[in-house]
Amino acid sequence: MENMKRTVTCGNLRLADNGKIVVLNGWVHRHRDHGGIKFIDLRDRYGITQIVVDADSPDKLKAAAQDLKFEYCIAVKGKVRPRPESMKNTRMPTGEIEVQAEDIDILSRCDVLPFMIDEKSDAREELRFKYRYLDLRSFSMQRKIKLRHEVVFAVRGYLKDHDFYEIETPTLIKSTPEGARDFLVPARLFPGRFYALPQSPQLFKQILMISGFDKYFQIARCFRDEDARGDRQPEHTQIDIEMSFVSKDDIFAVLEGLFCHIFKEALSFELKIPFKRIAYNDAMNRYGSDKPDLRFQLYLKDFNEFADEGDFKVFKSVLENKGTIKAIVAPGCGSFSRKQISELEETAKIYGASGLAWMKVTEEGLEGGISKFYSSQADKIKTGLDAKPGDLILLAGSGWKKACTSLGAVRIKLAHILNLVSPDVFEFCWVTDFPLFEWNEDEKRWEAAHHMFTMPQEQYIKDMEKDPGKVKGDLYDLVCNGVELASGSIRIHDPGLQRRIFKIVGFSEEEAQRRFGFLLEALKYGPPPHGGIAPGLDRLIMLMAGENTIREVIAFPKNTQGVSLMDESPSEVDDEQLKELHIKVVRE
RNA sequence: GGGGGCGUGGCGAAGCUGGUUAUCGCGCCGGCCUGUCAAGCCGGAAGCCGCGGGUUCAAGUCCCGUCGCUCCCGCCA
Repeated sequence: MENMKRTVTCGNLRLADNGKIVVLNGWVHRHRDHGGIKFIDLRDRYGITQIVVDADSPDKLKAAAQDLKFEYCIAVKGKVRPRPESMKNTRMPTGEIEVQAEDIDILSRCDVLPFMIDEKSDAREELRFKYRYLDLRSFSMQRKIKLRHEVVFAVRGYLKDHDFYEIETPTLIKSTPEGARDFLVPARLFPGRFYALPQSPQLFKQILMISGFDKYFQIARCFRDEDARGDRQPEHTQIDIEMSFVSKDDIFAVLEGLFCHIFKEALSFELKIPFKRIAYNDAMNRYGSDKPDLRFQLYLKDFNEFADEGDFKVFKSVLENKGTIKAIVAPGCGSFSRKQISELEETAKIYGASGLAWMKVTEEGLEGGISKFYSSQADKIKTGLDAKPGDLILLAGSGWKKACTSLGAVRIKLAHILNLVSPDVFEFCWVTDFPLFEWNEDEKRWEAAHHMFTMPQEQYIKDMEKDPGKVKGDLYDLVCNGVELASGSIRIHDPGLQRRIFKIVGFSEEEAQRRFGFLLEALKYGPPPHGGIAPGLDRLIMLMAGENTIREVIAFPKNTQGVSLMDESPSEVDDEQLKELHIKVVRE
């Protein structure tokens, strides 16, 4: 190897290097044998360089070249020369030159590949994950991993320049079973006791504020034992941030600056700041989602007034039950078939709507569907909903939230059908003023909508207990293109207020002590007002890379079952290991 | 926990209302070829159609079950 170590990479030779003797190390990406002459595309992380084995090469060299197969790892010594004018390849950066091989060393051989190493592998994900090391060799994966690296460095650079300290918090922590299910780790030295893997560094970062660290961040791995999705894995990475002596506007400003910097550094893309702000109620009412996709309009509209005056009994009874009727106008969709409409209805039903009513808009008035119940109000409805002849009005009536979200799903579906979603656009917005509590119908109690350490908005604090459902929190999400990118809040720093919150969510003093005692204790010692936010790194990279799953931007992801197909975790362990941990497996 | 989709040589797919020997592209093996860059041409090998059961004269195709993957609802403070 000593005299076959690379002197250049496969991406950096140019015409100016003409005549140089170089050594390249890399993988056989493609090889084309013309009998006399042979070409090898040699690949490394930096690019591809064409190697030529000339017809008049020594036999030993020709034999070595003959041997080469896909993905052999080789070293090539040779001379850089310009390609003949008509043979230049303008599609590759090194396309003006080639390296005339003088010596080829096979460093290692490669079995027949399970799939080709390609820009866009057509192998199914299952296989790509099993052979992730091969999958990661493709330029498209290398690009995404590089992007991730760039983003992480941009984050560190920006936050360091803004006086943040990067501080690590423990991975083995106390289980605080509220919210997501914890991953548990048995404690060998304490039979029957367990650590938990953090769902986020939440409590620790608050404690760091109490310690006076002022501005903290961490690229933190977070673990949640819940079902995975395209944008959810059992473990994911957050850019965890917390600050003292701030209001939400300060946090917004830091995040906007940070994201600007990230997009500029990693994508050379100028983000427009400040980001829009939308209150949770408005987001639900207009977009039918708390993570609205602002890349297209298609606003939801209120139909209560018309429903009240019309004769459609189903909607009347919705109103009597204090429900809401929402409408969406699908432009030019009056020609939709029954089938198309029923597909939209299926979408609404997935989100709990009992059905999707419709009316077609004509020059004369309204037609089809439930239009006969509204014939006398046709003009008023057309004006009120801003509907034009040829449009299709879709309606969902239900409880407010369900009506909004089910029609919100229809909105997204319509946008795709009508091709309204522009790619390469980043529409950011802050969603603010979330409710602090949500009623849990199953357990008949109030629970924290975000987490229990969120500050209620000032004006609600006094009478919080009277109607917890009305209380808005100092809570905010950062959303981009319909993806929830970050979630944060101003935290409670007053132990008394914290106790009132615990009480509303039905936590006894003892239970609060048992679970969060250390935080409550810490809050006694001069805690600063503080707040923070935690953007999800995987989702951010996913958006930046134009992917629709975070699995595409994680080097070694798990599948939707939480299984790592490459190392085959989770796996069974030896009885000996279990014994040491004082654990017995109960098989059902 | 629930619903939708998928599973066919190593890989990606086709295979209609059941009917000869399961098709195509890539890869693999052998041969030809001095300018390709997804090289080309000729020849060849390779399949228990995820698995189990059923219906039928006959099942890749229909039915039931099961496993795996995936999308979605629930869940995800």
